Amino acid sequence: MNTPNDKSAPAPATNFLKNIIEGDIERGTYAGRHFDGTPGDAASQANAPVDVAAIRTRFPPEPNGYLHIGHAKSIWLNFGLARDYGGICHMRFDDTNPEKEEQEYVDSILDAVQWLGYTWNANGKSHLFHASDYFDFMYRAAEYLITAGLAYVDEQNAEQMRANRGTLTEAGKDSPWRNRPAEESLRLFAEMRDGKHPDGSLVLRAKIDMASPNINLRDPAIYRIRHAEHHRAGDKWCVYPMYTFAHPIEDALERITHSICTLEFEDQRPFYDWLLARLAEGGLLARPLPHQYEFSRLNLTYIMTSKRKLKQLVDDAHVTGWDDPRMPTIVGLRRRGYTPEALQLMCERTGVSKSDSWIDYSILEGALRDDLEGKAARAMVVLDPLRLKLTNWNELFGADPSEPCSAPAHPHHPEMGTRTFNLTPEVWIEREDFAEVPPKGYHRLSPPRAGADGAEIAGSMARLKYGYVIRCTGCEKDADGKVTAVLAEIVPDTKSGTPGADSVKVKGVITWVSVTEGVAAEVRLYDRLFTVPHPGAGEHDFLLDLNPNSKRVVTAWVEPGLAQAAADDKFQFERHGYFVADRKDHAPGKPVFNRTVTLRDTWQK
RNA sequence: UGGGGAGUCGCCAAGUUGGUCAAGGCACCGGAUUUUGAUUCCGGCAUUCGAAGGUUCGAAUCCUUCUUCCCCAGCCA
Repeated sequence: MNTPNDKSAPAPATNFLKNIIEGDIERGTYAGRHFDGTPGDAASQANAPVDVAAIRTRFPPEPNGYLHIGHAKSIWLNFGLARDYGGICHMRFDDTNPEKEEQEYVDSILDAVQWLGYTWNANGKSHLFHASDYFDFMYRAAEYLITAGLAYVDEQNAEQMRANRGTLTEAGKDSPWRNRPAEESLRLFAEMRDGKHPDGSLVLRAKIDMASPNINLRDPAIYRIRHAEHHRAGDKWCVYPMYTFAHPIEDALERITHSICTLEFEDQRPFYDWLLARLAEGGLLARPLPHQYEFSRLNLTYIMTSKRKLKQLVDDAHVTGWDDPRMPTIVGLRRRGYTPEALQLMCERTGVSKSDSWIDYSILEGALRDDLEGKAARAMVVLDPLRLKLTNWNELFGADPSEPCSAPAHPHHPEMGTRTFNLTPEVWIEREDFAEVPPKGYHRLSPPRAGADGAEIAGSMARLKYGYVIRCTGCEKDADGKVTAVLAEIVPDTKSGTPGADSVKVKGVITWVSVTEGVAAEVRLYDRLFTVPHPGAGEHDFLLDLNPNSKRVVTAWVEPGLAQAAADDKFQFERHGYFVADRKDHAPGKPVFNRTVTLRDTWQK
């Protein structure tokens, strides 16, 4: 497939995770694991058939907010790796903190993952799981640790714990409760579960090493008391496992092979391994055990993904909501007009590694253009209208008020069909397609004028796309000197699609919409939300970096066919960019379009 | 100053056990086509791999020292 001389075949994208997985598959690290798709402990796995999946990964968000572009990369990675290697990716909610989690977020996350093009269904089974489904097992695992002398109930409060944890350079001090008898911890832990103690009064800690250079190993808290209603478990529990304890167990019960997370969890891995090894020794978990691998999270310039700050943008009405087209949330990007394919393309292009990196926002925009270029239907739209009067209309067409024109829906895909509209004596053109004194290199419309040597320079010619070549003859102005209309003559026999079309060569081709046929539409011209690559960098308020022009709303004239567009339909407005019919506000008869991204523009002004 | 990571072209990123490999993508710069100054198409784009030493016939890949950046002291995830 990929011979040395085959220059057309790009080298297959590889990364350290693929290398690890390929190595594991080659060595059979996970071959012969027993699993039938139902999460469970060692005993329940023992009689299961051999797993049909070569590897298992998982996407494990906490349902405490809306997913953003960074999550998209994790989704792409985990589901993509499973797909590429004959594995299965689990959709799992890490719902171990009832105070922050809500069903609304669960629903929106599920919707986002599906929209991105992935599914947790495989081999006729759903692989949608919840940490809260494992609370019984986790409680049992905690009891086991206590019994084995590997955990204890601590009565220090949070402040005391912090004080005794030590610092980065000094060892911590043992809790006075560290060596209490297992029976006592067991009794206290049961009391915690039974609601006999208030929040924060007791905590279960793993007993490892208060002098460890890795602070995560200084007897981390693994269970805390929270008298709170859980969105799924209701009030069944008032003790909840901590991430550090719950996550490895979730992975093991689901027989995950490659547990992929971001770099900041690297220090957590020793505990991950410690816990699973202890529970496997105790016969609670089946081997082989899952392994954690960390990659560098996606950082994009000109955006900001801090949950707190995004919430502030919404709450203070700097944006219209979590799905505002300027938001970096999946719902926002979707409403902006981004496609799942574009997001995937961006992920593929940026790759996976362990080095901290910043991806320029333009990479995302480029991926969107590359995706839409081949599939978005074209349309002519005038965003900043200036009236153009065709002064010799009557000489050519007499009293006929319209001349039919047709255009391909896509220049390279005739199978996408044709659109039709009429040229009329007056049309709207872009204000910037006319210049009284044209800058150097300008090749759109400009009136006759005197040259440097005094000789007259003729008015310029340009083509009305899909229509005729015209020659500019002048313009009309109001009392303030503002141009109110451009005057031009049609050059006879130059209509697009006719034999004479090429008889006159012009460099400028401008888009237009008939004054009588055009349909008015609300067009929202979005730009970046922030003006700087790193909003709020350093100490200053990120709100100061907000782009005051991130949204501009205009009433545009669109070609008649666009009145039929359905919400979410994507178009390329020729010479302008890619636009989408707004999912919420667009309706037939009341068109509303969002600018997703402009076209690439290499004309240096 | 403890521990854990990372430093390869403007931005990403391959480079597994040292030997014509410094891949590829994006960006950029030329040039060709083009009724979107778009797209497409050709061509160009790191004697050098954070720095300095060392080992070797040979090092981005091994050793030493140095340096920069990121993460960790929640009963968050």
